Amino acid sequence: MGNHNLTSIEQPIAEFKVGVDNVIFSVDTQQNRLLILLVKRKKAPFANFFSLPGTLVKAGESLEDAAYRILSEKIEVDNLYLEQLYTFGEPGRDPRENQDIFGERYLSVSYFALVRYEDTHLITKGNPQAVWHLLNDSPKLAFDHNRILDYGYQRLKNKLEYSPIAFKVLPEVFTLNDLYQFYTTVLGENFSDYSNFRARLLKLGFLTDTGLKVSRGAGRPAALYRFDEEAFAVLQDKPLVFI
Amino acid sequence: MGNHNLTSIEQPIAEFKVGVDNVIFSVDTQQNRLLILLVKRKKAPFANFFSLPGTLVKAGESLEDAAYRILSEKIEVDNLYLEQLYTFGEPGRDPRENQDIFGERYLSVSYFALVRYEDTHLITKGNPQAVWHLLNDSPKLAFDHNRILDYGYQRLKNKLEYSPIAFKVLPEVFTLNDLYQFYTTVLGENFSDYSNFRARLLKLGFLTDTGLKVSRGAGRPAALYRFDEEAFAVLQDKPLVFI
DNA sequence: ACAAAAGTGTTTTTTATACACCCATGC
DNA sequence: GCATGGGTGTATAAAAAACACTTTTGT
Repeated sequence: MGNHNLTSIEQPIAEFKVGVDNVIFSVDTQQNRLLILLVKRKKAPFANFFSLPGTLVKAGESLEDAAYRILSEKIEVDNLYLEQLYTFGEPGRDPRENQDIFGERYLSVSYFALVRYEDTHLITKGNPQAVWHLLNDSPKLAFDHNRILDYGYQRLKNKLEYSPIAFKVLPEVFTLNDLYQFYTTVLGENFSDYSNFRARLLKLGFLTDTGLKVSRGAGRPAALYRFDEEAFAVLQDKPLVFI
Repeated sequence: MGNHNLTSIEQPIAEFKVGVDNVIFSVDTQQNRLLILLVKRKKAPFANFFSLPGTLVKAGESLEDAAYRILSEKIEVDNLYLEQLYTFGEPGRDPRENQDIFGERYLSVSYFALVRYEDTHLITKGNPQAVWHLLNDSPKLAFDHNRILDYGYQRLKNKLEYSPIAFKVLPEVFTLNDLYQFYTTVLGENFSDYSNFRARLLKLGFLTDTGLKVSRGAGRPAALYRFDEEAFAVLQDKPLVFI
């Protein structure tokens, strides 16, 4: 009765509802804050707890479609990166499952997303409403969502090191310092020296100087760079390190 | 009607059966063959096609439990590595889904496994029976299983480069040449020079010389090494490269 | 003039790559 | 004694890491 190891042949096939839960990050480059999108639950279970934005998958809808649907219900955004994260499905992970052994199961396919902060508008109508929350100060979440969030943060850090997702989310043109601040905000202060970071990135050859400059208060104006898709495509397969 | 983009709010929540499909690799170190475990389907859909060994998740059973259950129904093995791979769930991926829009859906949570070849016995009773197949010569599989297999092979290659899964599957003691052959079989001939591979691995410091030697035909006897869990644990977090 | 921000260069250490060569055994 | 598989060493190139220094702006 509810025994996880009871897998004898006589057990019936389980019936599942499939939820998609999104771990949506953004980097506030103005204030160097790493943010996570959360919603406050109105209903039981876990009423008044924060949770990851999620939804149940509808008939005719793919998992990825469902992930994009949640996203578009909570925020408006043009620039983002999204990929599947992990699937959580042990019996008992959702209290809505019947105690009855024939009861339905709730499975969560989680998705990882990174969105451009400046570009994102929270949708205020609709319920529950989503809010940005500091990752460093994230609360106890509903269900097993803290575990999913941790998993997502690991993925974010890994992705940043060997794939160009930052450029999906930075403005069209950016300074090398913008890029460095972005990395620092996600990976922590001492992930790399600025000078070495800069040299490494420029040597890779897919950042092109636009010739434009931008001045931000005192100090020398910074050169604006652009991510060159074509130059990057050539390197696509080689193991890249952005560290 | 079966439109993937039909995600309007009126659609009902889909009902899912959840399948677990395993991509099970082994390396035949005697003959340097990379093998994949397949079963021949007896029933429609895809009768007489090979497929990955899979099962539907039962009531009270976790996804991982289901993955281990398939494994144990097809093979007996003591030494293995297993982890979740990816979840495939677009509508229409399984022909058993009703055309009816209210029909049930079939979702596949795939698992990746690496097992010790010499240690593995195929279970001959039971139906359908599993057989080892050369990865390089794998047939057209049922469902979307070729896609899952490709995904699994990518994972295998990546894992080998930065995590010590090979040692889960090699014998307790092994020669550095055994290890090198293992890597070569999976990654291809020219992944690295033997001498450099050897030097790199030994420098990492988690391979301890047992003092034992083994002689294989002509030539100098080879030193037998052992994987030292404790010495490895220290390096756990640092980015490792076994290339 | 000087602080602030951007950008360049140099030095040292470590790692990768490509080899050449020596060692121990069976036949 | 020589082929065979095992093992060591070296020389060069490339990359990582630390840090000093110059340039260009605003005030």
